Amino acid sequence: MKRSTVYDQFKSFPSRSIKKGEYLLRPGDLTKNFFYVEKGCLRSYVTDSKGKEHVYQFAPEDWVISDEEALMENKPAILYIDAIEDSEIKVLSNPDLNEWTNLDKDAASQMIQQLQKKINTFRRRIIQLLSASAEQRYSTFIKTYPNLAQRIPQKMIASYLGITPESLSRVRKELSEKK
Amino acid sequence: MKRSTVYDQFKSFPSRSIKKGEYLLRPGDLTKNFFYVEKGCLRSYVTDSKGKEHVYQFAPEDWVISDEEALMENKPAILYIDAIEDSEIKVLSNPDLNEWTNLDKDAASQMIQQLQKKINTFRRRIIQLLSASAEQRYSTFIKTYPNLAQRIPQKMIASYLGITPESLSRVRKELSEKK
DNA sequence: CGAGCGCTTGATTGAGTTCAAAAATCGTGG
DNA sequence: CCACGATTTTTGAACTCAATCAAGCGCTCG
Repeated sequence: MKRSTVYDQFKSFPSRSIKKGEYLLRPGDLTKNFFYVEKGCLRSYVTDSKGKEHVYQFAPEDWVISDEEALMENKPAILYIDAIEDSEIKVLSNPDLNEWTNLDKDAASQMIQQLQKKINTFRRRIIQLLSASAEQRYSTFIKTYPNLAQRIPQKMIASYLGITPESLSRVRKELSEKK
Repeated sequence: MKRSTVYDQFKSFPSRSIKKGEYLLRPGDLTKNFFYVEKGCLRSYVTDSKGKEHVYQFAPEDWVISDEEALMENKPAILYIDAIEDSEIKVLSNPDLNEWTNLDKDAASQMIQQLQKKINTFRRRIIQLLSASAEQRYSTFIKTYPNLAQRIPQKMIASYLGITPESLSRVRKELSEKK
């Protein structure tokens, strides 16, 4: 039996409905859970010393979201995870994956590829944050995630890009005038 | 026989000596190689549209460095990799790991943990880049990598932190005056 | 239908960049 | 081991991009 993704094995797990605005994780929580999004969209973020939110990840359909560090190293979470749309999710927990160590070869190799893919995503983001202007970052974002850009409130996109909502608004104006 | 890391299996591979300033990878290269640092320090970086360098990673002793995306997806590299100290390295190639798929369980699980660790590092960096001031970033850097901070030229640290060498110099002055 | 939230716009501020030049450090050959 | 050229770091001054503060508009959803 061939699986198409590591997560397919959870197809039979019960789904859970989440209302927009509902929280699934808060900093300090001890949890072994991660969330597979079937429908809708979740988001994770941190808050800094001034209480400002910084979006770490969006998770639309078919994405997985969690506080990976809390998960893997049994630490208290540092992320908030909440729903930015009404969503259908599966709640999985680390032991469901048999502590990774009992994964069969196929699953392990897929897991490695998944992680590698994530690393590549992060890498692009780091390089962007290091080197690109607000306008470049936004342009890249809408090119990379054209569908997401429509669904997600601008202020959250701004937060993801590391700029203020006001700046994003101006960037968008600039871009629309250019055309 | 128990291995302490996935890379231990390469202990017997021939080492190679690299002079400071020597390049191991340039953008456009097609390569299956990655580098395990036994002694010294390598670094990877990209250049932006204005030709400015942005340090992506430092690799001192016992780190692995590569253009992961080029490696895993057979694409041309986008990173430069060069030595910032005279170094001893092992040159490994992807096939040496049997395309990942033939890894034994132990090795696979270790690989997963390594990748996870890398993701956690990136995560901290992203959060920092999103939310921290130049001063905060530098303070965190020297706290996190106290030994590296001494070995690496400031301009490269600045580049890693996403600020100019001039700004870093001023930040350092500020910090020293505070104490 | 009104309160609150999200987006926009304007005015001002500020952290960090850029450009320039001096001071300090490094490294290499004699 | 010293000296000299190159590179790195520091310092100064002007500037710039984005942040902050503030106010107004338009939805929507309760």
